[in-house]
Amino acid sequence: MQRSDTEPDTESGTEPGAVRLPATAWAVLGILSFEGELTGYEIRKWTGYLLRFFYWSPAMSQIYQELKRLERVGYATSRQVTGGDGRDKRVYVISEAGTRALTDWAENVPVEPPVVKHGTALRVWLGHLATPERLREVVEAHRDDAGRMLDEAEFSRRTVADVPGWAYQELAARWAVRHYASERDLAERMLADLETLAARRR
Amino acid sequence: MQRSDTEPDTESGTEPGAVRLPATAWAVLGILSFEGELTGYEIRKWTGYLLRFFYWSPAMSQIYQELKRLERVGYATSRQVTGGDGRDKRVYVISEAGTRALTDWAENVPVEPPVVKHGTALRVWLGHLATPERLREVVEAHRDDAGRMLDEAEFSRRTVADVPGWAYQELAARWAVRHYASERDLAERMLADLETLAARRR
DNA sequence: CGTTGCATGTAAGGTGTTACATGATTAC
DNA sequence: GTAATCATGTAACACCTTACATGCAACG
Repeated sequence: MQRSDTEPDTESGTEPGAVRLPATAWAVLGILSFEGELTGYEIRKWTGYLLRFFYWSPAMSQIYQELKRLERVGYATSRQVTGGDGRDKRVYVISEAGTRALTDWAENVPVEPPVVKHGTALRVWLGHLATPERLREVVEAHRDDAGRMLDEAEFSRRTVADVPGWAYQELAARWAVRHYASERDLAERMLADLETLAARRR
Repeated sequence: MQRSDTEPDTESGTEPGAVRLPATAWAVLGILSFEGELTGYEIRKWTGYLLRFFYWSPAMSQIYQELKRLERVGYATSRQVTGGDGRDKRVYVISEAGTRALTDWAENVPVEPPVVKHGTALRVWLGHLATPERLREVVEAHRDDAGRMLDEAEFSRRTVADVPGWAYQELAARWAVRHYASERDLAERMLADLETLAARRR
């Protein structure tokens, strides 16, 4: 059964008749606000370039679902185009109503608290159930992962840094770089704490 | 229709016949591994004391669902008790199989990558759609929130610090304290970046 | 001629939330 | 008396993932 979209839910923004959407939908619309015509596939790549470092790396299937919804509520339009290779694809563009709604969201909708789900910290919290060696390995692996993410985020930051009009993207990238540097640092300090605890028990 | 639990899914751990559960279920079981008999309501409070700072703050209804599942798969048992006030309540205890499975999970199951969903960074990324004032307000609010979380996490850390046998809980709390200090710091640096950008445009 | 990339979707299911519903006890 | 806390659940639904399915183009 399909939900009626003729009378959409209004949300706390100022824009009358604004549709209530999850932040991920606004993120997709945000990507469309940077670049003109994009296919679902290209949007997926965009999330992989930068967005994944501070917000989200969605499943391919969800991109297509979000695009369909955005078109259904009138925030994006799509058309079938034939590429240079003769293959058909569907490209999406943000609509005027979409730009208005996205601006309203950025300007007025309350910011959701950050989601923290830290598997490594959870394992440490349950440290009494694991061997000290396993704990050390887990935290070391997390430190190395954070280091890799740091490098990748820095690479992304440099990539967006020189594009005119993308200054805010670079600021977000800068936040991500610092975030992963901090993650690596926190893992290092956790390792030191674990070592101290182990030494005290020896 | 009820799913058959007679032949549970096995997971990548070493324990044969281990049931595949989300990390949140293991977190609930972990709480039961610290304290003897707890009601769903009390477990909810436990998550609010410390777990929420680095992992999770679930809805009440989900606690009850998880407890039912844990009992169904044999990792916890429950009984009805009558409190001092004459009111009935259901208390849960971790079972032997539950302790084994939880230990196996802590020891062998691969750690999930940390979830990062940072609404504030997302707003900055879409900075071209908002006024500089709004952006500053958003980041300042985040900085203040992080400061409050820092204080609360530090309070929790001190609370668990003196309990014998809770050394690992304190290490996790310490991670959380540093994490929120870093969040506050990152917000401060983001504000400086925003100021620089605004000044360059003036 | 096999792998990678481009390209689009459906179906099913798991995770988790909000809203709803109920009711007793305790503290002010 | 009324607000907060204790206490337990159901129903509906929103979000998001995995698995599945398909097929062409380009590169080596």
